Amino acid sequence: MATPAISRLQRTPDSIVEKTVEIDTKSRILDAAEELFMEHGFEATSLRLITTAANVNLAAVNYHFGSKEELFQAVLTRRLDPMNQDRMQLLTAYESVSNGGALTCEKIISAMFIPALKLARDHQQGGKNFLRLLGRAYADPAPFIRQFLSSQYVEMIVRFRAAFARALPHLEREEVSWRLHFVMGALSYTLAGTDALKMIAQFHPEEIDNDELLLKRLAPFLAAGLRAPVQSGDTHQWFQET
Amino acid sequence: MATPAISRLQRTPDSIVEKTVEIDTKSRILDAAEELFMEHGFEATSLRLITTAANVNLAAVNYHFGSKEELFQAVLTRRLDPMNQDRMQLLTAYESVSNGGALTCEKIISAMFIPALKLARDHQQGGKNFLRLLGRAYADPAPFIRQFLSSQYVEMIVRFRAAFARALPHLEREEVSWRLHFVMGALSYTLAGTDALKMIAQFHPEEIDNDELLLKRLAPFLAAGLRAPVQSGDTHQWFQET
DNA sequence: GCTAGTTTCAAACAAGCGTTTGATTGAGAT
DNA sequence: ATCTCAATCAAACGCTTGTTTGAAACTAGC
Repeated sequence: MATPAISRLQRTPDSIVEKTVEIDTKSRILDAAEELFMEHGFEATSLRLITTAANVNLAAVNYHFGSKEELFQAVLTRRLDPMNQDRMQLLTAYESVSNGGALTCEKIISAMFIPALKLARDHQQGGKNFLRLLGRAYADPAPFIRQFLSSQYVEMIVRFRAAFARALPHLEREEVSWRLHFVMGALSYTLAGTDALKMIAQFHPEEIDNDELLLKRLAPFLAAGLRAPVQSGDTHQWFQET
Repeated sequence: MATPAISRLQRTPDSIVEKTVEIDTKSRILDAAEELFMEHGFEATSLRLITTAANVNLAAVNYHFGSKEELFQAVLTRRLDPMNQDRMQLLTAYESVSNGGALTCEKIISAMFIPALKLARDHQQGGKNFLRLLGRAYADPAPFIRQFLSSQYVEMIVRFRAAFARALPHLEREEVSWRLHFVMGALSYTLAGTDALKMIAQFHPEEIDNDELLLKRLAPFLAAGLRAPVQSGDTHQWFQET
């Protein structure tokens, strides 16, 4: 009757850790799932596709993770949680250097971007896959994805909003929230790498997959946007025809 | 054997057009599909869900549209094509007024935003649904969606990239392409309305669903980003720790 | 060698999927 | 009244989905 245990204890072979090409079943599933979820999305990726690519039995997913949804969450947390931890740590480091003075927008953006860049570089293939997957999860309508992401981001967002509010004292608190929202949207959208529209834009081929160059173009764009003057209220300079 | 005709001729009742509450089966399907695709995404929305909501027979989708994919494309074109047509028309109008002089970034952005705003307002519920659906389709990995979208956008993008290039003569052509890419990303991402992260940002409740106010905040942000100075090449002001 | 516990495996499960079929309806044309 | 053809319908098709099952294999500890 009861669920198949999912015991997290699993006595590890504490004698000699196998460092050979043999990889843990759980990790093999996570790696395959990361790539396939990125490629086809959550709904369109079947467990049979994942387990075949990972060379494990079909039932292994439900045994180790409980369900397809929990597998998806595990794929996300594995890298998202450390990345957001890095971001906050970096922000704290910058702040302690600045001796109580407000940081520049560039510095704060750096604290957001550098951990993402590290991910794109370190695990040379897997990391980039993950960033694309994350960008797509951002736009996924599935409720369990949305509430999972917001719970993962809430702490980081509070910290960075406070930092931006100090860097941009002339802006109302609400305007700061919106602009942070825009920044995170542009970042996730850009990292998601919607190839179709990129082809339209006829970029140089060597740039199209170079996340570093990409973020170097995006960061100044966003910094300037953050510093933009506030809209003069009632004059309706924008959005009237003729 | 052969496919069930899908004849587009369908003799319309040319005598007296029924203007009562009776709506065309095709339109009922499109309306229901628009809302449900927006809510659950393409893969997670079944034809049975759509046809039940539309109060039509299950086979009606395959009869009128041919397949689920073609239905999705029909949902998109119905409003996307006129919107992009409006955008280009508006841009042309602005340009003819300016007597050959380059437009400001604000004007060009207006030409992109106003048709989207009209959609959000006119069909008070359906239009907003559509914008959210569009934002999500932007991030969908399904190949048929990606290539459909790029074919729908290619003409508009060429026109607007040329306009931005004239407005920003100090930027290289490639930089302009990237910034247009960022603008379209921010726009679609913002209109997609990722509710989860909005809740985090603790906005005023009356603003959260007011697309007009939303775009009034986004437009100055993007205009400032477009005008940002180019990154000084090798100095690596960005993205190095400490 | 026995035992206990974790992990793997092939097989099956019920449910849902997109699509097709063939009959039935209903309105306009001859 | 008859013919025609687009439109609707209930039913079924073949297939895939996520999950469950119970036995087998494997790995320590004693």
